[in-house]
Amino acid sequence: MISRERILEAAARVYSKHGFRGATTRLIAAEAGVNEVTLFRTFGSKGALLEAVLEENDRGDEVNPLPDPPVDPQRELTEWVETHLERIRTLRPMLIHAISEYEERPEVADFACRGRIDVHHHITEYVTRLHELGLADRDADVSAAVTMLISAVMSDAMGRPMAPHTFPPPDEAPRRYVRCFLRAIGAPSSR
Amino acid sequence: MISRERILEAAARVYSKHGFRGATTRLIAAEAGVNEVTLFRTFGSKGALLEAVLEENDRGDEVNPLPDPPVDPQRELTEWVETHLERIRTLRPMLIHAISEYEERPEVADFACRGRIDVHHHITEYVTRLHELGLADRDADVSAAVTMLISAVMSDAMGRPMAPHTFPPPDEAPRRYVRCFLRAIGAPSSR
DNA sequence: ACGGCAAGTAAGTAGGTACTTGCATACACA
DNA sequence: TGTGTATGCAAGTACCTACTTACTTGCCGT
Repeated sequence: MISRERILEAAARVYSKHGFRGATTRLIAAEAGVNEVTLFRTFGSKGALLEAVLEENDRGDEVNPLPDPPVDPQRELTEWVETHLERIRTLRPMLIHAISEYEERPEVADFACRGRIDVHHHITEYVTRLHELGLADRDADVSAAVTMLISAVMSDAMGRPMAPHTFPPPDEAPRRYVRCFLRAIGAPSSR
Repeated sequence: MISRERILEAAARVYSKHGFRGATTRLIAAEAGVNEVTLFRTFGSKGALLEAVLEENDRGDEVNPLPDPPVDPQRELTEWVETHLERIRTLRPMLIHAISEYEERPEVADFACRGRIDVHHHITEYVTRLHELGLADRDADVSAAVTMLISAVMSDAMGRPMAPHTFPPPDEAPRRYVRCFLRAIGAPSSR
């Protein structure tokens, strides 16, 4: 039953590179070092295999959550942005194909959306608490600001490989996004 | 020679829905109401046809540029964001496929990148002038803020269909993104 | 009335696709 | 020693793919 894992890993790699149509069962089997027939015996069909792959990668490992009482927003948010940038950067190829196949294979919708939605909820709660604690301007548009921060993370993770110089250097980006964000909501920037 | 145009339009539609692999010559010919052979006689190959399609849609119609001496940043930027949101929203399906096929068909790189790069230059110039005119904070991180504003536009245009409630209502979004942006760079908000 | 040219039609080529079937092999446990 | 269970192998099915060839049709200008 070790084949199952090898096939799943290989399928993830091949799907990430070539998308659903391009991820032929031959390619996946070869990449896994396994006979093509084994693939069908184990998963039944190519579609079922790809569903299994996405499910496998969909576990929202909610490591590194934002702390419940915000203490040092600049530091906490920066760390959080760093973590999620890295995470999305890893998922990027799979995400891109899932999105581009959204219309043809709506069953991948969950995988393509859940990340963004969860993240939005999580960070909105954090900032709402900031707001309640008086650590942000009364009339700040926190909702739009949150959207913009998440957009920056998504856009950076997805678009940097294609247009690198439209983003700040990778090591500075998280801190600078967060600083802009905190200024936008009128929070006192720690530095 | 009217077939050429019909094929180009049909190919754009089919490619937008199904991507390169899914856009079969049969489908395109049928959608164009044209014989498949005509397609090959006119464009030579499927690859050449798709290149023609992207080239056709790549014309950076630089309508509605930002004014050279900024007058009313909130209004001017909002209008600009509205325009480009609409534009990217239209290109969205084609863009998504072009991006997802970036590795397999690097010849579409231009189409996938140029928009973002041009826009970044254009808006950076505008904001730089704002900055020079003393209409923004001295120590504001204009570069990161610009990246975030563009990211918001891209993210909204590309992601809203998938996770609508993580964005402000469509009619308010441009104004609110711009307000956040102006606060981030410390510009006096007109309203 | 005729020549040229865009387009349609029918058929075929060579290859790839997901998926199946039947049989051989090897190891695991009882 | 025997029996299941996972896997490999070879071949085959039915269908789709891009692309070609050879021939026909219909229209347009001279």
